[in-house]
Amino acid sequence: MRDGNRSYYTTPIYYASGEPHLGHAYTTILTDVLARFDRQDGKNVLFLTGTDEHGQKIQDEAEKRGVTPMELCDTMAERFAAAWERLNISHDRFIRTTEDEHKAVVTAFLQRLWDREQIYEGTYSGWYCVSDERYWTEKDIGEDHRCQICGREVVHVEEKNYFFRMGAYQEELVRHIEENPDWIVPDIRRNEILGFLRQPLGDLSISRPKSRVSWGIELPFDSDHVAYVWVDALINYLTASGAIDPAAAPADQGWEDVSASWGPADMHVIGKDILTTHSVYWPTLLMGVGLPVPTRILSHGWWVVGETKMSKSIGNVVDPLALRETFGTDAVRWYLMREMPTGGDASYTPERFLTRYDELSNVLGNLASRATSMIVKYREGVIPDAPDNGLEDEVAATLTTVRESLAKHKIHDALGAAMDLARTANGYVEDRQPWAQAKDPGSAGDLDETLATLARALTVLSALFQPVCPAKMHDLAGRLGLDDVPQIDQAVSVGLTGRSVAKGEPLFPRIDHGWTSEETP
RNA sequence: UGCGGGGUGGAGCAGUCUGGUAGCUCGUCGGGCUCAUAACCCGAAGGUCGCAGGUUCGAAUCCUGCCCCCGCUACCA
Repeated sequence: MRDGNRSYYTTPIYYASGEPHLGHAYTTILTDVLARFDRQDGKNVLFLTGTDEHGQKIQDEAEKRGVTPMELCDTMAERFAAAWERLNISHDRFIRTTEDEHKAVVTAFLQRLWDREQIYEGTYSGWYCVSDERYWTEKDIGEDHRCQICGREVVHVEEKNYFFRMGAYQEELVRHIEENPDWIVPDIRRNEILGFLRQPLGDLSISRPKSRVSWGIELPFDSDHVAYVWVDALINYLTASGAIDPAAAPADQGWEDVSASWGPADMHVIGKDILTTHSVYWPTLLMGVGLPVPTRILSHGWWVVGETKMSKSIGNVVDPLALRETFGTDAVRWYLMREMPTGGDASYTPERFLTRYDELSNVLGNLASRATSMIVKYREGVIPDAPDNGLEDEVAATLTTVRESLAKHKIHDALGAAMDLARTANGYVEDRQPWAQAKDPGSAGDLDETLATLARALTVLSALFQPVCPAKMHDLAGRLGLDDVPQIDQAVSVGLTGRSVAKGEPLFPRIDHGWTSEETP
């Protein structure tokens, strides 16, 4: 069976027809934070992201730009990779669906479905716009049956398609969801899927005729058709897991036992818009080929932007990602993770961003400043040899709360608990009054305790904040004389006595952002 | 229509399962400190917990009805 010390995280692969935006960034940062927390816990992690590069929209967009589909995909894959570089994403693999390896796995997957008689030939019927050469759903065209692009009337047409017997797995899927309450997180999304599955589940069209869409992976059993992009895209998780060797003979490709690979994924992080594809299409497809389903699906919400409020006072600050240039990547990561309740929606406003940034600078950053400054000033920059005294219970309680919150996939709560420890530590400084202890020679031992306790608290904080603010916490650990941020369970015990402390510039400096609060509604 | 989530001091949220002094952050007001990034700490004001009934000694929390907001109701990447 799978090694319990391994975690395989995925983001969706992003469709290469458009530029990376906040939605992509949030999903990717969230996954990054989860992956980094696991690494902080000593787990061996595979973190996958990438781009989805087939389908009609890519074909259309490439044509519009006057480039080949592959040229467009190369450009966009580069854009996404660069965006993740800027946001300090720690993915281990960036997959592209145009890779030969992936195409081979998709082909093998489809062949296996076909061999297992999970696919049949049928007729797809829908509303088609002849002018724009594309299909529309009933929902899209409304009651007057008009194309969303050109406004012309659409026609009802039928074409040959291959279908996957998805409906056959409805019962098994429902049972799986009911028996595994944490399979889809949060509950609201689980309920939606269960509600959805109360209706009869139909079969899934998995092909498109080449005559209409040529940019795709050819079906192994009919060269006139390519795989429907979602089927193509979802299989990326399997490709990257390394479970399937498409070059081997069908019996030896690895379908019977994936335990030696990364498969199945421990966590698919997705937006709520692609819940159905990941919790219905994907698991039933896996059932269709006889592979185990993923362990968990975490569906998050959307950032709502109150544009009318913002444009008045702050002009161009409509995208939190743009704040990275002023406040730094770690600050933006913190804001996005702390502000949005994991799984829910949240509203972005510059005011809220500033409030969250103030937490970083005033509570955590300032704690680091005052503690390191005092160790430098009172003890010549050496962490004194003294027992912790006064924050052990709070540290222990914080670690417990953080772990419980993470187990419930409430990242915002875990981070809130970590920040609360910094608040408590600031209160501890007031209680101990180290500046008074420093003036009284008889209190030297007490001062040693105070400073040692603060050094310990900062060490723990560096470990807790590391997944969200990796660069700044690496910096902080260095100021405490550590080579790197310790793992969470080692932060409470790693030896600190005698380490050389440096004060350094403020970790999260106050920034003249030029926003006039008077104008801010 | 059906299913699901939500309505708590100025703002954003927790608490509702397992009834019993309504909690946190920000904001406001007052005070303190000086190690620190004009940061930090303490205190105060401010809520009839959407509305109306009901159960109970007692309800934000349980039950009934109603009002308002939001999501899902598939092949759209």
